[in-house]
Amino acid sequence: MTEQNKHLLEEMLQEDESLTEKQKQILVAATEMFAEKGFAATSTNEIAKKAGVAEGTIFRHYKTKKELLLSIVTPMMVKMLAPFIIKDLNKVLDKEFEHFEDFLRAMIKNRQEFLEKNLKVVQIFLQEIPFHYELREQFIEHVGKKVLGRFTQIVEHYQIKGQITNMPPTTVIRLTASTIMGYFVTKHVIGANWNDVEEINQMITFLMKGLTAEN
Amino acid sequence: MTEQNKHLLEEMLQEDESLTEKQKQILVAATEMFAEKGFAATSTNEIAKKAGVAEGTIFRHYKTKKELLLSIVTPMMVKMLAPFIIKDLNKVLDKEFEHFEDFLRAMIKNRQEFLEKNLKVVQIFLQEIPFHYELREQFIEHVGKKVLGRFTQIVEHYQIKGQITNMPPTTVIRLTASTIMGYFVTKHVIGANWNDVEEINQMITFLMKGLTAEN
Amino acid sequence: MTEQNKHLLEEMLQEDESLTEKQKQILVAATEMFAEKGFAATSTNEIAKKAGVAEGTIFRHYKTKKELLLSIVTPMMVKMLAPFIIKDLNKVLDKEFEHFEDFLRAMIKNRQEFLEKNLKVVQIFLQEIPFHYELREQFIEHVGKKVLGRFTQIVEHYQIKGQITNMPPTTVIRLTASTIMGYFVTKHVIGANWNDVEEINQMITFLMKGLTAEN
Amino acid sequence: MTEQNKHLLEEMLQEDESLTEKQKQILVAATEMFAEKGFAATSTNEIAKKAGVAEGTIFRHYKTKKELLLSIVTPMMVKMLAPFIIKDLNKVLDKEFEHFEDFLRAMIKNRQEFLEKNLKVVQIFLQEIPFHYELREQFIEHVGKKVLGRFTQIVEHYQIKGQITNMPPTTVIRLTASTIMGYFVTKHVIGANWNDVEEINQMITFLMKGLTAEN
DNA sequence: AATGAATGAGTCTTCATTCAT
DNA sequence: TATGAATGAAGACTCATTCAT
Repeated sequence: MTEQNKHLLEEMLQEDESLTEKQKQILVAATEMFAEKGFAATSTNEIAKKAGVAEGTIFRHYKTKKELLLSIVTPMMVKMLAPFIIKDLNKVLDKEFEHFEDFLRAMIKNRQEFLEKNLKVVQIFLQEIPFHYELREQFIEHVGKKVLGRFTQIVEHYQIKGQITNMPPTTVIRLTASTIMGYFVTKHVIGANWNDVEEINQMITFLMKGLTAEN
Repeated sequence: MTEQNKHLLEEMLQEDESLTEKQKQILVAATEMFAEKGFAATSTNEIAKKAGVAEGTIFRHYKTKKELLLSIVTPMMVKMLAPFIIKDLNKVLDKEFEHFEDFLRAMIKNRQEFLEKNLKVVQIFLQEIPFHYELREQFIEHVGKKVLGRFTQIVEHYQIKGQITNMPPTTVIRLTASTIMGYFVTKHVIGANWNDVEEINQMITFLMKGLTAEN
Repeated sequence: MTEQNKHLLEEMLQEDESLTEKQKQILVAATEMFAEKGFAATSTNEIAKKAGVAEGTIFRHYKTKKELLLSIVTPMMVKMLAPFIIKDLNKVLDKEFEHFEDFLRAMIKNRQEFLEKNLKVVQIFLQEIPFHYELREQFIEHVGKKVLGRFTQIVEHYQIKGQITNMPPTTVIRLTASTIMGYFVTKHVIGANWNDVEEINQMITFLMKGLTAEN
Repeated sequence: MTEQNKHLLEEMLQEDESLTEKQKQILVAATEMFAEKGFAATSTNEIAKKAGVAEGTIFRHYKTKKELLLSIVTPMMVKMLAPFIIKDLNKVLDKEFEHFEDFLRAMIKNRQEFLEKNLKVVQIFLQEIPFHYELREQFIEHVGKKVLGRFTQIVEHYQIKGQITNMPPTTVIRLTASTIMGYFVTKHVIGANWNDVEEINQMITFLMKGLTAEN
C-alpha cells in the first residue's frame, strides 16, 4: 500500500516544485495516518514524528490541521475528475467507443488505475466527507455539476444510439455507479481470493443486460 | 430526524427497563452528536450538556466513551439482521414469494422501514466502521457469517427455480446489494426531488433484467 | 496475611457489638486496600466493591474517607500501647524480669505477636504517618508522652541495678528500639530464608553487649 | 529546607545541561510537594502553579506523573550509592581506616552530608517505596546486589583483622544500619534539642561494644 | 440501615497552535 | 526554512460525597 501511495506523492513532488523536502514528508505521513486513524483521531504530533519533522514545521506550511487535510484531498479530487472534463471528450467518445460496453470497460479500467494509485487519499476523502462541509462543497462543485453533466451527455449519446434503456440519464448513472463502486468496495474489503477478470466480466454482463434498451 | 430517532430510543427504553431516565437521555444525545460530528470529534462534555446530565454520569453507565459508542451501535446491528436469521425463513420464502421480484420488493420495503427508524445509528455505524475494529468484527461475525449464508440459500433457491442467472450467489448478492445501497445513499443525499415509487420500479426493472437467467 | 488480619477484625467485631455486618466488611476491605495501595491511591469505590457494599454505605458509617482511615488506625495504636500503660507494670517488672535481658526477650516476643496479628494496620500506620498530622499527634500523645515515660522508668530501673550503661535513658531506648525495629523490617522484607531464633539471639547478644554497664 | 534542596537541583542543572530552565523549576517544585504531601496527593496542577509553568509543560518533559517521580528519585539513588561502588574501595579501606571505628565514623559523616543535601528526595523515596514496585526494584538492583556485596567485603575485612564479632556479615550490617538509621530518623523527628556530637559518640560506643569480637 | 444513581470539582493527559531562536 | 519549548484550553475519566428511595 505504501508503495502505491508513493506514486501520488511522487507526482506531487515532481509536478509541484514549490514543495520543500520536509513538506513532502509531512504530506506522506499525514496521508498515511489520516487514512488509518481518521483525521480527528490523528494528532499533529504523530504526523510530525512520522514525518521526521518538528511539529512547528507543519504549521509553517499549513496554517491549520484542516488546511493540511484539504491540501491532501483537494488535488486528488481535481485529478480524479480531470478525464471527464477534458473538452474534446465527445470527440473521443464518438471515435473510440462504438458501443456502450466498450465505454464501460474503458472507464472501469481507468478508474481502477486511478484508485490503485490514490487509494489512501480516496479513502481519506470517503471517510471524512461526512464531517467536513468543505469536502462536500468541493464534491458538489466538481462532481455534481461538471461530471454529472458530462455523463449525462454520454448516456444520452448511447440512448440515442439505441444501445441503452431510456430511463432518465441520472438514474442510469446512479445504477451504473452503484454497481461499479460496489465492485471496488467489495474488492477492497475482500482483498485476496478475488478473480478480477471474472468479476469484471460478470459485472459488465449484469450492467449491459440491466441497461439494455427495451426492444 | 430527531423524530425518527426517538423511535429507536423509545424501543430501547421500553424493552430495556434497566435503563435509567438519565441513561436514556445520554443515549439520545450521544446518538445525535455522533451522527452529526463523528465519534472522535464529539466530546463527552458536549454529550453531557446536550443530555442535561453531569459528565460523571456518563461514565457511571459507560466505562469509556467507546463503550458508549458500541452500546449504541451494537444493538442496532443485531436488530438489523434479525429478520434474516429467523429460523423459518425458508418456509416463508417458499410460500410468500413465488418470484424473485416479489422477494426483492419485500426486502427493499423492509430495509427502508428499518433505515427510516434507525437512520442516525446506521449513519454512525457507516461513519465509524473504518476506525473501530470492534465494529468490523461485529459486522463480519453477524453479517459475514450469518446473513451471507442465508442469502446464499435464497439466491440458490431462485436459481434452481430458473428465475435468475447462474452466476455465483455471492456475486449476485453483491450486485443486488450494491444497487440497493446506491439507491438508499442517493435518496439520502438528494433528499427532496425524489420520486420514490418511480425510482424503486426502475431499480427493480434494472435488477431483474440484469439478473435474468440466460435461457 | 489475610488470615492474620482476620484476627484483628474479628476482635473488633466481637468486642465492639455496635458494628454492623456491613461495617465490618468495609473495615476489612479498607484495611486490605490501604495497606496495599496507600490511602490516597485507594478509592472509596474500590473499597465498596471489595467489601460487597454500596458506596453510600461507607459514608453512612464514616463521614469522610479520612474518618475511615482513622477508625482503622486509632484503635490499633491504643491497643499497641496498652501493655505499657498497665498500672502495675513496675510490680510485674520487679517480679518477673530479674535481668534486662529477660525483659528484652519478653518484649520482643510480645511485640512480635502483636505485629503478626496487626501487620496490615501497622503497615498502614507507618505508610500514612508522614501525610496526616492527626496520626502524628495521636502518636506523640500516646507514645511520646505515655510510653516513653514508662520506658524511661524501666531503663532507669535496670541502670540502678547496674545492669546497663548509664547513657541517658532516651538514648538507650532509641538504640534498643532502632535495633528491634530494624530486625522487624528486615524480617518483613526478606520474608523467607530467615532463621528467627538465631537472629533474635544475635540481636540480643548485640544489644546486651552494646548496652552493658562500663564497670 | 528549601535551602538544602537547592543544592541537589543546582547540581542537576549544572551537570545536566540538557535541562530547560522550566524543567528545573518543575523538578524543584515537584520535589517540594511530593515530600510534603506525598506523590498521590500532589496534583500536577499544583506542581505547575508552584513551578510557574503551564501544566502542559510538565508533560512535554515527563510523559507521566510517575515518570516525573522517578526522574527525581532515580538519580538520587544512583548518587547515594556511588561512594560504595568505587572500584578501589578496598585500597582506600586498608590505607585510610586502620580500625572499624574509624570506618564507621567516616561513613556516618559521609552519609550525614549526603542526607543534608538530599533530605527531601530521600524523604520522597522512603515515603513512596511501599507504593511503587519500580522503586523497590531499583533499590534491590542497586543496594541489594551492589552495596550489600561491598559491605560484606568490608565487614569480612575487619572480622579477619579480629576487630569485630564473627556473626554473619549480613547480620552485622543489619545491626549497624538499623542503629545508624534510627539515629537519623530520631534526629530528623526531634529536630532541635539534639546534641549531635554527643549522640554520635554514644552510638559509636554502643556499636563498637555490641560488635566487639568475643575475646 | 442500605442502596446506587447522580453530581461537579478535580485528575492526569493530549492537543493544535505560537513564537523566540 | 526549520526548530522544539511552551502554552492553555480542552479531553476523557475519577473521585468523594450527597440524597431520594
